[in-house]
Amino acid sequence: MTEVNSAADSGSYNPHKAEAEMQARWENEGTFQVTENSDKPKFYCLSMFPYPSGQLHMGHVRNYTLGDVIGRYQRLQGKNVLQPMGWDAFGLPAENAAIKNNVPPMKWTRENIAYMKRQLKSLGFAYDWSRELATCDPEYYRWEQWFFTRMFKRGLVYKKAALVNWDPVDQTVLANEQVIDGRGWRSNALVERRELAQWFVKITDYAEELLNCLDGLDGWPEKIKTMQRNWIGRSEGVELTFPIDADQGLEQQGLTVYTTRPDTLMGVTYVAVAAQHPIALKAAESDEKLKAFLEECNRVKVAEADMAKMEKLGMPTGYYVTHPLSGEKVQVWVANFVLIDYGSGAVMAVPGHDQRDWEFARKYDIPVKQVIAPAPGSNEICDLSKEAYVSKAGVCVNSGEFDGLDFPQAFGAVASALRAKGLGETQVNYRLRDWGVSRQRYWGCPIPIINCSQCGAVPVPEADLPVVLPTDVEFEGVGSPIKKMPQWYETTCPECGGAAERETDTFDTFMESSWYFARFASSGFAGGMVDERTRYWGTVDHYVGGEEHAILHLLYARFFHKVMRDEGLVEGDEPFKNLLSLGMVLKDGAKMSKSAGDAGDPQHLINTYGADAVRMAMMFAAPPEQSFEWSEHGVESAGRWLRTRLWNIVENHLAGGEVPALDKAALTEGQKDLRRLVHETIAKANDDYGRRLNFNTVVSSVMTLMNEVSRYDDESPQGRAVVNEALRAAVLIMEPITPHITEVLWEQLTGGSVYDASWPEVDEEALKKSAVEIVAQVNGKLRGRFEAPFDSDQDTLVAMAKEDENVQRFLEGMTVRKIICVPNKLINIVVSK
RNA sequence: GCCCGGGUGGUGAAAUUGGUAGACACGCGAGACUUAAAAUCUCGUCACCUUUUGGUGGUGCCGGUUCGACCCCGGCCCCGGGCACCA
Repeated sequence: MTEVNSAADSGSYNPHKAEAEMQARWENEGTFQVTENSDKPKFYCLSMFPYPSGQLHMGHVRNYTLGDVIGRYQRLQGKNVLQPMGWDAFGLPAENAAIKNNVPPMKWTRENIAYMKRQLKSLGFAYDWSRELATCDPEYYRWEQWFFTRMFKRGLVYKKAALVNWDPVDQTVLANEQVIDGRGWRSNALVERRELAQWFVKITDYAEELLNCLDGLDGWPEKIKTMQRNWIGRSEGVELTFPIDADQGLEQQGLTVYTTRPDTLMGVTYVAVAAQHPIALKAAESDEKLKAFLEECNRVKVAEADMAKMEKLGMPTGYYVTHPLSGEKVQVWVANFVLIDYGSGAVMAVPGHDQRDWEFARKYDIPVKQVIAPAPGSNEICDLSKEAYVSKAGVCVNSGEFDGLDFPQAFGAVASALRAKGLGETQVNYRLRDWGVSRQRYWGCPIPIINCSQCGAVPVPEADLPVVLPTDVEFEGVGSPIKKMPQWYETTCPECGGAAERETDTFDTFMESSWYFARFASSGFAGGMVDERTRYWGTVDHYVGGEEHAILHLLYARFFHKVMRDEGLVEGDEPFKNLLSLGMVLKDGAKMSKSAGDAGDPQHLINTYGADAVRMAMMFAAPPEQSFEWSEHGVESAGRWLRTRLWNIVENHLAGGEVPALDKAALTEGQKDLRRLVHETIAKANDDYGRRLNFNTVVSSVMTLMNEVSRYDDESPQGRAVVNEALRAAVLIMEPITPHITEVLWEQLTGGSVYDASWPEVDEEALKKSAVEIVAQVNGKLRGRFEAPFDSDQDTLVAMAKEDENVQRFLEGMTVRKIICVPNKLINIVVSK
């Protein structure tokens, strides 16, 4: 050991030295830069890229360590592994910072990226940094703009009015999180709902496919698929029209509603429209009270949760519609729980058989009419004085020709009756709504549309892309600077050449994160959105990210992928083969967020204990899918374990000199026992890394192995050979979790590089046991344990159990009724008097 | 409110297919080493009863299925995530 300056020399463990040296080596040698020219099978391992909020928090450390562990494990399995990293760089916090500190968003974002990149590097992640991208880079978003114009040409884009949170003081649109208790976060003004023309993308055209493809996603957690299914919300129902008498002076000739319960149609006692519905607005013209009520309805934030939590209120409009089958007059109410953005902005109400309608009807003394009764012989109870009867198991009553029909029969009969009158049709409906992509913000990708008074909305021609967001901007208070920059938005129409204006809204930032995985593969390609390299890397083999993205991001990304497929850009129906959905790292019981500031910055821990200790502590803390409250306690002990239980033991072993070759035939029982544990640990690691993705138990099983090694004091040649095998296995198994220390130790143990190492094979022979411990139960209660030869049969085990004194005590005076035998594990003698 | 998860010692957790509840750690206690401390090592550590190598109870609460339930079923409580403009 003469080269004292190398981390690969023995001596006391210095994590900072080892980590700095290894990281410098990876960078200099381009260890993690991958190409498409490889004989190895490809493996695309992707962790959700971060928003550059300023500094990493523990949620990032967890996410990126888990992804890195998967990637490094696959690399040790002989795969050509791509692990890219980039920045989801557009978004609200940069604007907030700009307003607060007068820093241009681009500058703020770039500085944050630089700092966070250093932090990621200091954690030793095996990223191919040559593929780094930032979504605020025009070379990135130009292809997003290009793709949007492709979607426009495919008819997937349209404009319609939609509600936003309007701050009347700051004269700006607020995000939901900027509305606190109904007031603007800066101005404290009461927020109003306001309608604005917005761009929408027709994700609903793909609703059926987005739903059906979930069945084929075997590598996704069932809970995520369930959430997506419920979100898409396919339902079968009837769309029907309540005609409107012309003598009421309304423009509309009918009110269209959708219902999944056409069997209850004869029980409709009112219909309800949203506060922004034209009928409501018309009625309010001559009714001051109603007008006030509508204004009241507009003082709720545009968020479903707030809608659902508020008290259900309504007012009659004075108008009525005609029941499509009975011809009776039905009153039209305005209700604050009806969504104008969803469906037709109107619902039919059946208070007898819908709980919300029932409560509303009781509150306003609207009649409740029973039209469904429990089926004969059913033990269901229907008491409309207490609650609505919502079961689908009943039969129609008080419904004329439909009386006696059950749900499916009544569904068909009512649909037919409506169809015969031209007033209704069965329809498959989705809860999923089209994706509103317009944002009235500055720090986002400009929407590549030119508004021309002659030609309407015209997509920017491909040759004129990208539409670059100006970055030399001044934030004067709130509001998007580009909306006040005529030099930017004044342009000419690409079609007629006349004066026209650019769209000054920008895209929802989910647009950028919906295709970045494809761009990583085609890194740097200037000739298009993606190239053939994206076909090589293909589907992301493992996608790792927080469970908070279970619905929106993952649904939008799946949608984008399908449209890209239909454009011939990518292959396959789904972008992510396997998904690891991480639980939250909580801070004070809630998720760490941008707004929570620097809570949980890992830097001081890395500085104190080293990256390997931080990574190991994070992996050991909990299985990936579980949320947990972060505590720094484990980091110190992880560092201690690495030093005392890994480094020192390897050093002591190496100090013993040459290690002879292992002779499996010449092992003592003690040597065989340790060797069995070694191979059990390898088998466990394979299962935990490859199948279960539980890395906390990888760590604990290696700890168990090393505890055993430290107790083992067989200095004989074969004893040292078995220990050597144990140490090589432990070091390699730990490599994905603690890559720096293990790379150093592996070189000391073998003289070779850990990147040329092959994963240890499980020796099935070594796993074999001659004897196993059997648990003896009487009536399911533990009464004794004993050693029995491996694979003993039931009779042998019963006989051995009966030799146990304690077992005998519980058998005395009893008659054996039954024997339950779980081979090599348990024998249960069931007795009674 | 709706959808999806979760709840196990003082703490993080383990128990993979219904079969020994608490592995592995943290913390704490005791001991060794030390002039002393730190570091390190060893032992103990779910509760109660007990001379025991024994018994009883115990996985948020209540009930059920089973020879046997942290695990399956029904009802409830609490916590977390999402709810379409935080990302």
